[in-house]
Amino acid sequence: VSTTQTQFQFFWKILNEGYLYIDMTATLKDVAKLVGVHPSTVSRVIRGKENFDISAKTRDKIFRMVEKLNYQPDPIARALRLKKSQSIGIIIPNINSPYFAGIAKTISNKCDEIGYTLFICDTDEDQEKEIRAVNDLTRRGIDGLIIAPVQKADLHIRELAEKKFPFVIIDRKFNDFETNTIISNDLEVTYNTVKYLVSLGHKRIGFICGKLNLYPILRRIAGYKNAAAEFGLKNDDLLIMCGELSINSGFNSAIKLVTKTSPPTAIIVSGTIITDGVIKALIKRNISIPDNISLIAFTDSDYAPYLFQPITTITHLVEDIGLEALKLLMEHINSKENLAYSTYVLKCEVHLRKSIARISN
Amino acid sequence: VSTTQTQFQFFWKILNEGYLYIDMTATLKDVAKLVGVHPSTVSRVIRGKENFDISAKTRDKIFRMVEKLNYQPDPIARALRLKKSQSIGIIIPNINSPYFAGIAKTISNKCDEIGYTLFICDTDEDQEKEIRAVNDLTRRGIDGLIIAPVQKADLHIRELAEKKFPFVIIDRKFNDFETNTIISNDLEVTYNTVKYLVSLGHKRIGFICGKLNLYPILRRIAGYKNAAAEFGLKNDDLLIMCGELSINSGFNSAIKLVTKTSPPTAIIVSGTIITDGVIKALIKRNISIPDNISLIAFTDSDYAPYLFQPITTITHLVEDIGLEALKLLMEHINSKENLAYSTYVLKCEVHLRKSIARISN
DNA sequence: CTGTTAGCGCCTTCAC
DNA sequence: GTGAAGGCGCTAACAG
Repeated sequence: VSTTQTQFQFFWKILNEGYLYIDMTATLKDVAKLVGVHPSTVSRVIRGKENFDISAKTRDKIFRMVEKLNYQPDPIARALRLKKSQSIGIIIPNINSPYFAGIAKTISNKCDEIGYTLFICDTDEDQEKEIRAVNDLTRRGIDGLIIAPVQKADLHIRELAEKKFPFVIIDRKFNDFETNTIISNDLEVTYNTVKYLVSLGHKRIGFICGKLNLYPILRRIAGYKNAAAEFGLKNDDLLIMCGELSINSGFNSAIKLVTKTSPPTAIIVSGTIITDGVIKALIKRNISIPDNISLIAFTDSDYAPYLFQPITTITHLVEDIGLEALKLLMEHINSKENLAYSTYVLKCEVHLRKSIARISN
Repeated sequence: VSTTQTQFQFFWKILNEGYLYIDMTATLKDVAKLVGVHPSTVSRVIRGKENFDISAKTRDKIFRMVEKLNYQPDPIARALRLKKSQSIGIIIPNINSPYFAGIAKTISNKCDEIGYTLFICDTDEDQEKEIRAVNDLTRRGIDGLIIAPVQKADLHIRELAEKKFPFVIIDRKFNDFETNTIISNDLEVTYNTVKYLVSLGHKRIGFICGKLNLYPILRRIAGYKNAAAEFGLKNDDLLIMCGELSINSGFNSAIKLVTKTSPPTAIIVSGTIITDGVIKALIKRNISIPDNISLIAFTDSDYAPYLFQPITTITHLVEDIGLEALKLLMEHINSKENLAYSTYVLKCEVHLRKSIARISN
């Protein structure tokens, strides 16, 4: 007596008794036997394509039995057969960041709407974990992938491209090969920020960030440097402080900056956690915002207005990024031909608050 | 010519030419044919159990070929066969909360260490999504589940228990059936907080929270009410404000409280986002902390010290919660017998900052 | 219109 | 020590 037969007999018994044990998972075979048709017929009815031409009578019988047994197709068996799973993955470097969490949440909600399962993976800014996650998810049969990659390696991404696996890159643009890409205008917005600060009279402008493993940060620094060069700011390199992704790192960077013999009159901070550290340092040193120093921060967190001094922030269109990424991914998943890759550049938003002052020379 | 044969021939060709196309995924069959053994032999070697007794010679040949072809067992086929997948899921109501994100991150890192894949699902505090997520994940063959459930329904959880599926509940204790459970001492810590405020002379203490769909919040309210009853606080019910999980909701709740004819002299706030809203309201009304009102907040975010007034906070042992949950889950996944369920109660931490003042009567 | 057959890639008896 | 056979649950060609 095989397992399946036992299972079937169990169903049979309970059906005769009028009970229905909905938790026991029925298979195609079970449904087929109880209805008295071949499993493939049930399969056809389940999939419900028009051109299968099943008679209304048997179709109805099958549907009723499907409902009775609470039959649901086994996604694993289906994935093994079809190499399709109605699921996608997103790999982000830090689930604790409101930016990445917001993107993941947006995509998660939309996936739920369209009947896809989303698997979220956090790589903790670790390149090795990212590679493992890509490998693991693809081997587990996801249909597509959204990745916000960390900086160093790109071989695993390149492989995805070579295999024509559908994927979308968030927050990073590769130079030497094409991908679907969603980025923000970090360079431009940073450039404009410096320009704005210069227009207020600032000549020494600091820049504090975490690790250099994320593309947007490099772009911000590029924007900063472009502006510095154009507007003749001196010592710009010495005013750029990079460290780790931690409060302490932000704290230390800020302390170093403000204890210089010629400290900056304004600081641009990159990242939520770093901002916490910078503010901690300013409080500690009794440096008031914006009287003693102007501050503007890249952060997508909600609390910036309620800090001990409301901070002017640069934020991302988090929801749009998520939606665009998913839309693009779905187009590539659903297209048979080799769809051309696309790149979207979304704008950052600046929220002016009273953390920036004019400098009187 | 079947697909598999073609694939094999391709390998054969490239191997003869000395090339190795590592991206093409090899199967057991491929390895077997190239080595000249039966697939089942390869399978045995791969799984590497002692009692298989494969000769060292063939084992070595197989290992070499496995490496050469970069063979990795297909997790989907394996899952179909074994009903085991070396993966687990975590379902959380809000990935945007530092509390849940922190738990997920801790578990994610640990899973990576022990060779399990973690799938994170965000339900957006939506009961229906939670049910779908539970169903979806289990059907996709995860070996175990960690859930921080929202409040209303519990049938889907009960089903897991009845099926003896390994799972751990975070942040909720069911009354009428047993589960593995990790909770914090929210009731006690809230009780003690009120007691502390009373000891400082406070007699009207407000409580502001988001939705009532999370167990810890109900426990906090219970602790609040216990203390209110014990210490003879009046009108406690009228000082409890619940709403939505949004800044606006916190804002409105706070405005309502402080514009009462007898406003509270202290407020306990539950949740990060709600706290943002409350502080926004206090700023708007020019109510200073702690001179005009004392504030203490449940939040696991990092920024509380840097708010316009540093806030006394109650935080969770986020890392411990994650690690305990995973450890417990793994014990249940790996045990053959019916392991007894466990419940762990972890303590909250109170971080005193200058947001609380003594009341002079 | 529906049944039969043949796998997807793997593991697990049962043989020899 | 290893091979052969069967099947996890499903779908896709091919019949009829």
